[in-house]
Amino acid sequence: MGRRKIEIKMVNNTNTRQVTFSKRRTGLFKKANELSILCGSEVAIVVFSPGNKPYSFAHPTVEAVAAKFLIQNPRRGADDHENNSDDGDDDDDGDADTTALDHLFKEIVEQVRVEEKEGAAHDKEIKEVVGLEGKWCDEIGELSELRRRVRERLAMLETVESMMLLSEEPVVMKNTVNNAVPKIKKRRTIK
Amino acid sequence: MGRRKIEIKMVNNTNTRQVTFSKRRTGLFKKANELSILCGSEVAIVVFSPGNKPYSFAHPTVEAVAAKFLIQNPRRGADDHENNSDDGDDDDDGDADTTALDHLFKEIVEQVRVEEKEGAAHDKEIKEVVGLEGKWCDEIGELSELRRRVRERLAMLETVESMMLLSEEPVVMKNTVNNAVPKIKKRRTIK
DNA sequence: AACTATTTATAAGA
DNA sequence: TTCTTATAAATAGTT
Repeated sequence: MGRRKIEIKMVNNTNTRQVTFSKRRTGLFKKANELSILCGSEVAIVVFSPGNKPYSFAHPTVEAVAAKFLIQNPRRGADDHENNSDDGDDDDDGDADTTALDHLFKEIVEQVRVEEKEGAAHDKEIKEVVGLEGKWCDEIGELSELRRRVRERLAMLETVESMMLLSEEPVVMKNTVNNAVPKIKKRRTIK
Repeated sequence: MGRRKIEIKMVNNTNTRQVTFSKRRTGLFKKANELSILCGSEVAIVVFSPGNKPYSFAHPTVEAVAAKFLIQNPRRGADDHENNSDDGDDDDDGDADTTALDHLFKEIVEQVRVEEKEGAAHDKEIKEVVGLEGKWCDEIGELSELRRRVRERLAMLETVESMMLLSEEPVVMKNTVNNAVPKIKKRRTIK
């Protein structure tokens, strides 16, 4: 759709690639907006730029649409889902008992690990270059704080997941907040 | 882009709306695929049809992209994120200390409640119409089973979230599975 | 499911 | 970057 027809393959030139991304992201979000209005549909798009910055479009919100999607998908991959034109590289775990929510947790844990590594290295780099001036230090502090909180939360979620997997009988819990701790019915050693 | 220019507003005719959805979803996913190839970008799209069926496109997977997005967003709404053309109706909780992950949990809990209600009613309806023949009963059983599992898991997550919120000091946990239960430092009454 | 008259998106250039 | 415009691509209404 331009002066010339282009092949659909990775754009080599870095600058051209960024420009293409920018134009096409705008176009994609516009189409998504039109679809949601014309058809009254819920939509969520998340996309990372070549420079790895996140962009999103959603109606009503990314989290609401994601939640609805995640709890409706018993297992992804394997089965013949007539819908779901998912292009996913089918990260198949063999286990048929995996839900989309399980998968999300795995990916979050994985992603936190990746960013832990990159983040730690990056902080160090910045500190070496910048020294100890106020503003920068605050920003670095905030980043580290965020990572720390995410890591803590994920440690808890991993534990919960493990407890769920380890218990043979369903774990019954009250939905109220105070009397907190779930019981584990059986415990197995981890392979 | 057709025989006539159309206004961007809800399509009235139900059948036309479904056809429009089908055509435009195809177009949207094609665009997303091209973007991901041309720019090497990670993309995830989830969309619900007028009949509320979920469709998705992603590279590499919805879960991987969602995970990456969720852990990078400290709080959504309020702040000036130059990126993020999010159209979200800004479900703002006032509290500045909400992460995208927190928000997702809330939405999951909310969504499970909605589907509990709808699902229970739907099951009953089907049972009344169909009676007790084998195949149908199995399917109903599976649906209920899924809802039950999701509900249980969410009860646990709510509890964990509550514990996190209630503890003033960061909750420190080992990342190992066995010695499970986190301590709560201080407890407040829920408003 | 196909067909096309049109509208819309966009690649290259300024 | 933002705008312009020639051209490719998507699609609304029709069959």
